[in-house]
Amino acid sequence: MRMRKDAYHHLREAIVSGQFHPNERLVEATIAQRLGAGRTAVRAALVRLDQEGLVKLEHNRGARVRLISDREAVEIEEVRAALEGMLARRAAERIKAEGLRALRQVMVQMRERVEAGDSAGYSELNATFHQLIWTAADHPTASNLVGSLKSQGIRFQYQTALRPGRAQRSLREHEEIFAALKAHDGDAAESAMRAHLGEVLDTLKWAIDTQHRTARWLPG
Amino acid sequence: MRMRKDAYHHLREAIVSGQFHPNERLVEATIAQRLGAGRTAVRAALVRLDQEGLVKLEHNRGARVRLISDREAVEIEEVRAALEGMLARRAAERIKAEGLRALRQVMVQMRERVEAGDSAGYSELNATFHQLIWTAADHPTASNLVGSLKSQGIRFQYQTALRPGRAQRSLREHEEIFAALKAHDGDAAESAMRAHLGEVLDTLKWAIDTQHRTARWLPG
DNA sequence: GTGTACGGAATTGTCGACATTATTGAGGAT
DNA sequence: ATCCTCAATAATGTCGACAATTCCGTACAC
Repeated sequence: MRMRKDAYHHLREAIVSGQFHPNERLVEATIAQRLGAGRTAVRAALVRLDQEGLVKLEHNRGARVRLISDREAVEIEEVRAALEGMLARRAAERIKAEGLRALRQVMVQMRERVEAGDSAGYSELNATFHQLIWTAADHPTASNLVGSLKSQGIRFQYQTALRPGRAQRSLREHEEIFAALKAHDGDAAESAMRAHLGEVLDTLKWAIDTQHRTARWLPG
Repeated sequence: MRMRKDAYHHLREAIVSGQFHPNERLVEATIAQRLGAGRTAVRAALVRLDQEGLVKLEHNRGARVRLISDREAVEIEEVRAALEGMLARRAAERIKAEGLRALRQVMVQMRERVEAGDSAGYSELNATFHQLIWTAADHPTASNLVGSLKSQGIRFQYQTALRPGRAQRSLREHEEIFAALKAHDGDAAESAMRAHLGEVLDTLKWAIDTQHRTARWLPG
């Protein structure tokens, strides 16, 4: 039994992993051929992606990959901070030994990745760390919202991992979050998470600024 | 030029205003006839509503109006509290005289509605009050999220406005929020908004409990 | 050289038809 | 009476075709 992914997941994956340029036009027939699906399925996928905000769908004018503006990128991270703060609080209140064990294990690997200078691997573990917290928070509504929040696209678009020294600081921030969770201290967990994502936000703003300067120095 | 609403808005309006029973099956052909649209358009609308969470779409099994479970209703209000808390903070930091004037005017009308015992009118003004704050916060990403959060459906499903004395307390809570906004105090605005929505959450839990007791006394 | 009108090509939107899949109901066995 | 089987019905999923609209390159006017 071949578990074939449907057109929606295929296309979503292609977009968030940057296989299309921002603002690139998405022609239904082309996509259908590329994914080996019918135009109907592609059409449904585009509607969903439009509702999700990854794609902009204009009547009689087709679909384009939605460009995330600088402002919107910042706003998305702000929303993420608010929601993940709440999730961290809940997680602290109800995390079990099992969840703490899983988190500790991820943190060990993160330390290894930082020492090895492997920022791609670190980034992946980072995502795992946050997802473990969502699991512990046991709050599907908030988790689904955060998960569909296009932060992945932002990281790709702005390359936020490239800031010098970011990984070390990020590691320390995660350690503080972990400590609060271990102590079952909801207030501390929320504020540690907010602090962490505040740093992420600053990094994003730095990346935006850098991008602008670079554009001025090397006009395309 | 007749600005005919499309199938999506028609159907959405019908669902949130309670014209379908929870869990009722939505047959494409029937809906298409009822809305005077083609099956294709209805199909697209259902996909969007599924993504939005108002409708559950199962493969080869059609669509049903999604029943909001008690647990999910609570979770939705929790998310709302987190996001509106953030929005209130931002609003306090950047609200102008014009915005404050509009809010003050709404509060006057709210007081009138409470004194007149008009809970429907109060509820409407309540929504206006919150929306004015979103406007002042100037944060489209968060506003759109909160707006698409099905709280309307919850209020309909649980009749939260019926709790005795709720209106008076709600009015006081709004006055505190207003005071914090007027003082441009972000911390106070966030905590006042959180306190207010905490009360709303308690009321919701009370309504859920009441519903269960009633169901036991009058088994259907 | 710049701007505009026009026509062909490309793309989207919608409909109907049909295959596939669930649901229902009748009939029969235990 | 209850459960199972199986055929009939109803609904969904997908495809192809065609109309409507937009896009793009060309020719023309100034």
